[in-house]
Amino acid sequence: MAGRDRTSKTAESTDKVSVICRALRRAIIEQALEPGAKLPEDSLGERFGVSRTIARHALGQLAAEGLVELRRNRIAVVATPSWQEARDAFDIRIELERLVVRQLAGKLTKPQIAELTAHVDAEDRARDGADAVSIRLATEFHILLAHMTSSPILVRYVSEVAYRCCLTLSLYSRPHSSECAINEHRAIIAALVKGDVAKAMELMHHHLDSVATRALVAPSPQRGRDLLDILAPYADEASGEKVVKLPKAARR
Amino acid sequence: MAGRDRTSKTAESTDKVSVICRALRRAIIEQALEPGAKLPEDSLGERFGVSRTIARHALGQLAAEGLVELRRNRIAVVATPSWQEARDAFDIRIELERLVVRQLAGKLTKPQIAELTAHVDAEDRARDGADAVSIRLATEFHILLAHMTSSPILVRYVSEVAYRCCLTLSLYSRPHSSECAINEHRAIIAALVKGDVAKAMELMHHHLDSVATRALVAPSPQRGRDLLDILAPYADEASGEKVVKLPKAARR
DNA sequence: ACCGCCCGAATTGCATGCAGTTCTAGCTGT
DNA sequence: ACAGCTAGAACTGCATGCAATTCGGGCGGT
Repeated sequence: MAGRDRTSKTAESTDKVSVICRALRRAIIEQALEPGAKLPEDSLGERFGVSRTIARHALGQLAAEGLVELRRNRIAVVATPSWQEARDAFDIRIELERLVVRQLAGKLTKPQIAELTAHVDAEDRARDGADAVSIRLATEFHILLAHMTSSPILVRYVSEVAYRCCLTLSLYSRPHSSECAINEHRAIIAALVKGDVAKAMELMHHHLDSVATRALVAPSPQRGRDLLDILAPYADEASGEKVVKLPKAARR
Repeated sequence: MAGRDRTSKTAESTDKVSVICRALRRAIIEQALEPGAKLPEDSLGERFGVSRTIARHALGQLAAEGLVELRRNRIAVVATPSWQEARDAFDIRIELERLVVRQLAGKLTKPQIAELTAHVDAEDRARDGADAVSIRLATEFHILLAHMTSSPILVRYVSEVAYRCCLTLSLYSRPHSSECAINEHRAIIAALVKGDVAKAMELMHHHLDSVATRALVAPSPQRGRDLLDILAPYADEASGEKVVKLPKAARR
């Protein structure tokens, strides 16, 4: 892994803050924290053994990345992107990752190739395991690729948008997600190694596009937008039974 | 203005924090704050009439956007992107803004067209004024365009990367910057109105590329570069280590 | 003069405290 | 029983205080 630099890359890593950021990011993309989940500063602080100040700062960072929604005087929640936002995120991601493979084609070093194939092997191995893990690994493959451009900016944007896509996947996709995706990863590596720029870009484009269209199913009759629409079908049941609250108090 | 969204999107606007962010952003892109300028928390807090906590939070946000560099236990400074980072930023920007015009071509409403032309007129008027102002206006034209996609994510990324480019312009460009750029803006609007997607994308691409190549002059020589960066490669020898790091240099 | 060394000032890292806002649950009136 | 109301809990917004670290300049050695 490349987490060993003296100057930790992107933006800032005030240590405690960035530790919390990483933990939350991971929890979010592994769907341990679902979209809409509440993130009170105190609870976070308590969990991570820091004060609210730090937890707050971390939330601010994650909000800047679009993973968390921050409304004034309200509890922060895991972001709940609209369907349209999800589609936009994928569109952006496609362009960014085309750029990645364009820069990378034919320029991978041997150790890099080894690292990539090792990662894909890991993806294969995790296939039977938890769904969340395989999603995370699939995402990390793309981020790993971005890292190899050694362009900090590109890394940052690809990471961010990939995480966002991950988030939307947990909202709009069906259970099964990345079956043949792993093979597509291999195909991309092959094209990169061969130095076939056009092919690599096309493969990446198709790969992401297929993931997007497979995941983001219906544009819906009327622009499936807010969670109000999503909750509509459940409204009937809800009227008959109490709304289940999060066991937040159960913590202590 | 085009304040169409109910909630002022983009990450968070905790008021005080975002006010400071906006102020600093503007100061940075207008070059009132040059790259490398120190930004002590207390001073900021005093200037804006808030506590360090808030100033700190603002710096965190700006760092997340890449406008500020935050090193642990050290005074925050305005970011000083390397030449390569500048070039990378422009590459990303090109792809993002191509996406913008692709989405916008033929879909502009009359008031939007009016707003755009009004903005370009303002650019024209500011031509004789301060250089900083015309740079800011030029940048804001692109952001305005992004806004019209009404895709919050796209807005965010285009804004960020445009600001970063602005920043690099102040580092590596010569005094005169955007002469015919204004006409190029007009041409882009025309293509968008006509609905000529390919033309608009091509114009935008060329526009940004020419700005980049005109601005980012020297591929190798060190202009505003840090002495430390320049000496970095020699440091390895000095420390007694072997010089075995080819991959880094291989990138460019 | 030039180098490293050391100590005080400046500055950050973080926790805590208080005030203001929102949320929740219990209570009252009809 | 139920809608509306209200008080208290929960939570955020922000400032301040203290410990740890870095910065900057004077001092002695060579």
